[in-house]
Order: sequence, then C-alpha cells, then structure tokens
Amino acid sequence: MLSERRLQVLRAIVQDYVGTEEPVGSKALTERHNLGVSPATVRNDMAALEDEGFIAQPHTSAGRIPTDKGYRLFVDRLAGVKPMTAPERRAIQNFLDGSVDLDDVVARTVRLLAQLTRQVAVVQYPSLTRSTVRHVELLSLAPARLMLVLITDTGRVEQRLVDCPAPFGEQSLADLRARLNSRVAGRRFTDVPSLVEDLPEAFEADDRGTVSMVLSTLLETLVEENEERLMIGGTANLTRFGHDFPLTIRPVLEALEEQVVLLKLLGEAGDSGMTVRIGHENAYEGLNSTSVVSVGYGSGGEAVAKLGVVGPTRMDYPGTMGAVRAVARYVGQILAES
Amino acid sequence: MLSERRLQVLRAIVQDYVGTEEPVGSKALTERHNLGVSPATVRNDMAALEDEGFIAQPHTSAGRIPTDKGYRLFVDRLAGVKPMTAPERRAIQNFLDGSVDLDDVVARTVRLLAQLTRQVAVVQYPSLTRSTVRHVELLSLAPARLMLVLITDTGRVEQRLVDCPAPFGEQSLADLRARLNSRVAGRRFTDVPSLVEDLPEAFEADDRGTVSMVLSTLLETLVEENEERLMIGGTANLTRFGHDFPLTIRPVLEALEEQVVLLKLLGEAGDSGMTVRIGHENAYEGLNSTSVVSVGYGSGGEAVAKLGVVGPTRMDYPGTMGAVRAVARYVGQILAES
DNA sequence: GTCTGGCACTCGCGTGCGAAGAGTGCCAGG
DNA sequence: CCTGGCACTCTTCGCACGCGAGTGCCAGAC
Repeated sequence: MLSERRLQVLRAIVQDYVGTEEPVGSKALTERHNLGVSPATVRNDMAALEDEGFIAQPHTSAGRIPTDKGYRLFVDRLAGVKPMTAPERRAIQNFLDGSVDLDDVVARTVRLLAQLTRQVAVVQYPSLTRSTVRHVELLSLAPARLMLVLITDTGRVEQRLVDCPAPFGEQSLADLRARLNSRVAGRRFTDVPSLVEDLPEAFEADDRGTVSMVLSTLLETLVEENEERLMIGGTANLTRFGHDFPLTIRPVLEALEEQVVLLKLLGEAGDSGMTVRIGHENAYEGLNSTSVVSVGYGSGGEAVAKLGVVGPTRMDYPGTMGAVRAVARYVGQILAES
Repeated sequence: MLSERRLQVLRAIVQDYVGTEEPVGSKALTERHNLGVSPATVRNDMAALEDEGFIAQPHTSAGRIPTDKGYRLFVDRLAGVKPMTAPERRAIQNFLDGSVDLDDVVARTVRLLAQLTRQVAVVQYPSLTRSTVRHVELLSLAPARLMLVLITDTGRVEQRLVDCPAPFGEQSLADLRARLNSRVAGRRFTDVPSLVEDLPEAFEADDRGTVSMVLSTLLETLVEENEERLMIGGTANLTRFGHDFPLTIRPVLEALEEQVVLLKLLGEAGDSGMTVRIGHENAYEGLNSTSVVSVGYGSGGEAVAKLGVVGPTRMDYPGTMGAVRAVARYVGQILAES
C-alpha cells in the first residue's frame, strides 16, 4: 500500500526527529538524506503519510512529527536492532562480572541500562515461578518460634518467621528439615505443593500443628513472592524528556513509584522476544507519552524475569533495543554462572 | 539586635511566601497579618532585614523572599514544631501497624512520610552498628559450600555464601553453629570480633581453614552492611517544586539516585534531635536549593537509623518537622514491638 | 503517470513599544 | 519612631508587525 520510497521518507522523518527533537520539513529531509527526489515530491509523500496517520503536524506550517502509529511502523518494518559494538559488549560484561550477589547484579544492571540508553531503567528481580528450590532451612529462634529460610537457584533468599502452636523439639526440627529438603530440593516451585501435602502425617500428633504451619508458610512464600520486586534507576534522565515538563514528567514519576503498575506493564509484555510498547499502546494512562522496551532474561533458555527501559516515544529505538537485548543476554549469563 | 516587630515581619514574610510561592510586598503583609503598623513602617523593617541578609528581592520593585539565612532564623527562633492532630496520629499508627516485616515497615514509612509532607521521603534501614545478633545460622549447600545467615534484633537478615577450602562434616557444622551462637547471640555487633577470635583453636586442624573462612565472612558482613541501604519515595512531589523546572529538579534526582550522597547527608545530620539543613547548608551541591529535615529513630532510646524528607527551601517547616518527628516516633514503637 | 519547479498562503515566533501595576526608597511632618 | 505621600524603577502584558519555515496546489516536463 505504501511505496518503498514513502517508507524511506517515514524512516528519514523518524531518524531526524529523534535526532533534532524538532518537527522536520520537506526541504531539510532532502538535504540530509539523499533520496534522489525533490522536496516537492517528498511533500506529496508526506501528505500521503499524514492521511494514513503515520505522521502529523503540531500546527499548520510546521514540519511533521511521527505519530505513535508511525513509530510502530518504523519499529516493525523499518529499523533493525542496532547491535552493540565490541568495546561496549566488553564494558557490559566487565561491569556485570564484578557483582557479588543477586542484589548487586540487579543494582548494576539497572545502572548499566540507564547509562547505556540514557533513559529510565527497570529491572525485575528473578522470578520464583520458574526457578527451583536449592535449599530450605529451618532454625529455632525460641522454643515456639522458628525461622524458615528459602534459597532459590537464582540466588534469592527469602525468610519468614513461624510462630508455632506448640513447642517443637530439636529432634523434630532436624527431622522436618531433612524430609523437607529431600522432597523439594531441586524441584520447581510449582511442584512443591503436591510434594509436601502429606508431610504432616509422618509426624507425631503433637508436632503436626507446627509442621502444617511451616508448610503453609512455605507455600505462602512461594505465592506471595511472585509479587515480584523490581528496581528502577536513571530517573534523572527524565529531565531530558522535553520542554513541556511538569505535565509530562509527573505522571511518569507517579507510575514509577507504583511498582504494581510497572509489574503489570512488564507482565503484559510478550513472554518471548523483545516487546516495544509505544505511547498509547501502554495500558497505563500516565505512560501514554512514553515508550517501553522490555525483554525477558533468564539463566537458561527460559526467562525468569524481565527488564527494560521507559523513555519518550521519541527515542532511538534501534539503539535502545540493542542495549536492552545485550544487557539481558549478559545478565542471563551471569545468573547461569552463579 | 533585631526588634521584636522585625522578627514578626520576617515570620510573616516566610509564612506568606511559603503559602503563595510569590514574593511578598509590604502592603500585602499589613493586610494579611494585623501588625498594627503601616506599610511604610514595614518597608523600613524590610530594608533592615535585607541589610542583614535575611531576605532579598529577586529584582528591583518586586516583593521580598526569604534567604537561606532568613529560613534559618525562622526555624531556630520563630517557628515551633507543629504537632500532629489526634486523627493524624491515629492514621499514622494504623498505617504502620499493618506492617508484616522490616522491608514492609520501611516501605510503609516512606509512603507515609511522602504523603504527609507532600515531599520526597528518605528512610534509612535500621543500622547494624547499634543492633545485636539474634541468631547466626549455618547451612550446608554442598560438601564444600556453606551458607551463613545472620539475623539481627531489628529483624534484618543477611546471608552470605562461603566456599570452604576443605569439605566440612555435618558434625563440625553443628558444633560450629552451636559455639558461634552461644558466643554472639544477644551481643552487639561491635563486640563480635573479639568474641570469636579464638574460635578456630577449638577445632581439628582439618576444619580450621573453613572455620576461619566462616568467621571472616561473618565479620565482613558486619562491616560491609554498615553501608546502609535506604529507600526513597514521593519523587513525583518534585514536580511541585517550582516553575523553573529542569534546572532545579535534575540535580535533585541525581542526588537521590546516589545513595552514597544521601547516606552521607543523613550521616552528617546531628545524632540526637531533629536536624534541618537549609539550602546551601547542604554539603552536596545538587541539593543547594533544597532543605533536608531529618531525625534519628530507633527501637529503644537509641537511634539506629535516620529518616527525613527533602523539599524546596520554601517549605512548611513547622508542619514538615511535626510530621517527621511523629513518624519517627511511631516507627520506633513498631520496631520495639517486633 | 510520475516527478519537478514555482507560487501563493498560512502560521508560529521573535521583536519593539507603550501602558499598567506592583513595589520600593526617601522625605517631611505628626 | 511612625505615617502618608510622592517620585522612581522594573516587570509584565497586550498588541502589531515582519520574517521565515513549511505547506498545498498547479502547470509543465520526462
């Protein structure tokens, strides 16, 4: 439906607008990109593109700027993902290699993404859903008070206090610890409930209450902590957004504070491959003037969590997508190693 | 040196300016505060206040605005701390009472402070320095790999992996766990090093390497984690800052991202009582146009960490101080209970 | 058919000017 | 020491104007 040249015109408009942040006119286009045609021809093409809704003019007699639909077409058909250069890749790897624990990995990733893309970075902590139990530990803090510690293969540690209905002996504790681990160690979280179901039956009547309590706390942890946490960074980059500040930046900051919103946002993104949500494609209203580029990452082939960046719709899509993809890849490697 | 009335004039100027965000002139002052004197008199007083550096005019023939020095005098001598009303106090208590763990307490506190003051809230996690060890746990993950878990009386949990130089038997593990706890449980962090110093000597030669490794990891945790973490919230309130946005907001966002800067900031504040740092009194340049109100909080009489808010120098000091003090008080209570 | 050059037209933006208004400083008198 | 009055200084706002960028359209060339 759109001729090849018109697509090139659109591509040129997007590129120029992203670079200059100013509406781009027909003359400037022909000068900066040698399209081999005159401004007049480009004008006709632009009129056609505007009819189709890919570009718009802020006011009569100004240049054109891409619409959300225009960016969408650009991302889908006109732009590739710009790969990172070798030095950049080395820098990423070096930076992430210095991490000492999971928190540190996530913190470094956020920093890195924010720096590379000069936008707001969002990194979700590796999910518990897909991961497996490495170890479950039980410690007795007081005669009727236990602490349950859950360690996952992604290096995450969760702990919970358990108030027992009755005192629980050291013997029973060791017994429960051993049985629990032999059943669930190395297993998937989703499999745990059915694996421990009948565990209370193996214990004396006196202890069953406590055992059930421990088990339900464990299951609760698995479920509750699927409400993932996440870390954000690079909010200072929001100041580069535009000149019409307060109106634009405010809802974005609000959205970033609402972790629920962000988690939903990442959750809605496709599970495999990179997802780009442009402007109004974002369900959350406050982010209607931003684009979100996200991708899953994980230690094996499977994604255990997502990361991405939030920036103005007017962003360098190829570069951003390249950075996001590269970072996701290296974080996956780091997680696999540890 | 300054007559009573002049102080009243300064107080009126601060109050009006905080309310209206606009330079305040002599006429408006006499109308809104019945000072019992004419505008002309007030003008003379204002000239005197300006000579002393307490107020300034943005340009000739505009009203006056307080300088940092003016705010300082206001805070020190003219304004009290505005206590929270009973309903507000109840709301604070209710909101914090719902907390389930330490992370939750901190998260709720940040939210609460941000809402109450309509500014950016900063809450430091309770420090390890002043707190005591509740329990130390050791788990064996693999023949030559241990996990060390440290639980503090403030409910904080830290874990570390330990790679052993040689396999470490279950027996030795239980032994070490027991000895370690009998020595350090209930003790202050600062006392731990001297308490465990001679522990390796109690073990077989084969195990000593591992024991030393565990101990050094433990000590490392105590020291390293004194680099406190903190949580911030309410950044969206920055948009209410002023009309001269990007320039003001940018360095503040940058400062907020640098946890090191914030920690230093809180660290510099006085250890007891509330500290108010106004404008240029803040060592960090990016915060030169903001004021920081901070106070220590803790479970007992002793402060284990600090919390506070960052806002424009033009803030409602009495109200902000009241909110900060009240929140700190209730957080302390919550921590003491758990 | 498609592209091109030319031309008239539309607007937004920066500039300059004048009036209005707010606020000050100073002075003489109570 | 306070007060009323007066002259002065600036900022802000509205308005008219001209410039320039950019468009749309049309007639003609390939």
